[in-house]
Amino acid sequence: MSRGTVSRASQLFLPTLREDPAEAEAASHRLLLRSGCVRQVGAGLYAFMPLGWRVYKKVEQIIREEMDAIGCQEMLMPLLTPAELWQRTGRYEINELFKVSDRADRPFVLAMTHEETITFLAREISSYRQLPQLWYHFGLKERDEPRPRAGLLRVREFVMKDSYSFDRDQEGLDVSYAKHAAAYRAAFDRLGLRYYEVESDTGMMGGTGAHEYMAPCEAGENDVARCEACGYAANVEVAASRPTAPDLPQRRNAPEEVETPGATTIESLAALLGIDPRATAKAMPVVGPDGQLVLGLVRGDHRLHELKLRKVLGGDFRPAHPEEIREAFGADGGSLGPVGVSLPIVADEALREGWYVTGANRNGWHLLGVEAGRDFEPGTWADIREAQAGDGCPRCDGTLSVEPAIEVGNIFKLGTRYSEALGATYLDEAGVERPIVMGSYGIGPGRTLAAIVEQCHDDRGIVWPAQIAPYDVHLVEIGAAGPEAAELADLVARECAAAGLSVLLDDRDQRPGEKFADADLIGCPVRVTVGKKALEDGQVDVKRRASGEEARVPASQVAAAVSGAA
RNA sequence: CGGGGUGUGGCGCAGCUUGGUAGCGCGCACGGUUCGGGACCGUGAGGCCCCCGGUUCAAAUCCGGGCACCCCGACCA
Repeated sequence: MSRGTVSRASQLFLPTLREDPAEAEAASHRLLLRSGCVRQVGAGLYAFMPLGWRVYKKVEQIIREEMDAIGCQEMLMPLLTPAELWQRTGRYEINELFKVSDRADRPFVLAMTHEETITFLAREISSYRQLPQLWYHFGLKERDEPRPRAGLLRVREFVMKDSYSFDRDQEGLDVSYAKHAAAYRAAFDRLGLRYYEVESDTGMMGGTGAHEYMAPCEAGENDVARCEACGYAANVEVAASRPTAPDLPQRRNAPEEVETPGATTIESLAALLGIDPRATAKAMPVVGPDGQLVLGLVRGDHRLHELKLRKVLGGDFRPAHPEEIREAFGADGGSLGPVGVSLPIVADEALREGWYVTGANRNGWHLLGVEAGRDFEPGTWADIREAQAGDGCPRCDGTLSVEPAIEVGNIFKLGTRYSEALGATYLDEAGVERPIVMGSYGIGPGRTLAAIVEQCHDDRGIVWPAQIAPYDVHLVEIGAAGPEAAELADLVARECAAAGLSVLLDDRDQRPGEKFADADLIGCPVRVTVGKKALEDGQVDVKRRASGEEARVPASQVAAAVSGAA
């Protein structure tokens, strides 16, 4: 059993705030500031104050234990790294990278992640006999974020637990990847976090697989599509879905022009014609990576998903300018359609079947009954729409819901990109030199901590899961009850400590109301009150923060009552 | 990077339109009365009014230029 402790609030720095700081909107931001857990130093730069640091260390330790459990070896890498490593992997050009130089003007990089460094170190691996290897560290990361926000949820400097796997082949990587997935689930479960393991985008890093761990919360920055029935979950960036069936009008033998004055939005169009918005298609001209104009086509009620279209086009695109549109279509945005245009068309799968109202490429006019294949021919069919709530699950008969979530971890099959760039190779049994196959895996402990606050709070404060609470017991001593009450509180505190509990003894010279308010704010799982009543009958009040459940317990049995129920 | 907002004692804010000795609540210090859900009385400390420049007899207030922070969007290995 761990050694218990008694901390006297009168001697601690607990800068709780009575009012909400003006700059804080997100629940976790507000409560972490008010409870005195963190303070802001600059935009996206936070200090953990003593109370918050206690929690942080527990979060870190749980993650550490789960990494150790899969045989991952802890180490520590420097934050400051030579620019050359980044130049070699081609990541020196990333905008978010902090670049600095030393007194001799030699260029350095403040690491935003540690692939370069660890791969540099992995060059010491020389034989297949040394594989696989799993290494990790808790290391600072620096990112020149264009927009830090919501307290700890998006910051410019933070500690990340990042681990890296080194394997001889894809099969080995799959094993290392699965181990990490298991460790992450175990860690997040132990932390008391609600999360979804979702399929995610492999981005421009060209990996062969990736999952994100998403904690649902209001302040989340990502949207996760989920199916309650089968458990399917994916970032909307990659989520597949079955579109709802549109209410189509009578089929026509050929498109028919209809005058639609002023109807330049799907809403106004559907209202004017008295039709289902899902029976329309909207055309979005964009300029692709090669400078060519391309027409993106999605159903009227759908949203074009930029990332999906970017993948189809093979690079960045931008919406076409009004002049470009006018020149190519002879009409303006809001009246565009696929019929008769000579541009490449990328159409969303949802439009394969059926007939739709589209723009007529003539201001103030639309076409009824336009069918793909008959009236126009898309060069590419693809899923380019954003999955939306109410769509069908791609895996079962269920329905998708979409909710905001914050990414607290990810696992990523890197492949050989870094090992090839930096020359991390091994010799196989046949003496053939091969690049090490890598995976990278990250968890943000600080962001995870904030996500837990997002999920675990009420209108009075934080409700920490017991395993990461700053203290096991918040012992409130009612000062006005006199020296005997103080003595009794002290005794209870020592007995709890002897039983291995950490105790925050609020012996400050303050009124009971303030102490109770602070206890609610700080959110330890159990609050024990010792006052006049306790002197009368020897029983103290034990209150659970989460349930609000209250009981009177003999002073000598507090430790048992607390640890028993914990 | 685009749009919006805010900078006034430690915190939350008023004052700015219409220029004239810088205010309120909380907190803080001291004294007293209080004390099981953020008490009260008295006394007191604490402010380059974000910065630089301009206008003016006079600028927290008007004008110009910066900077910082927050929110929405873009971006996000």
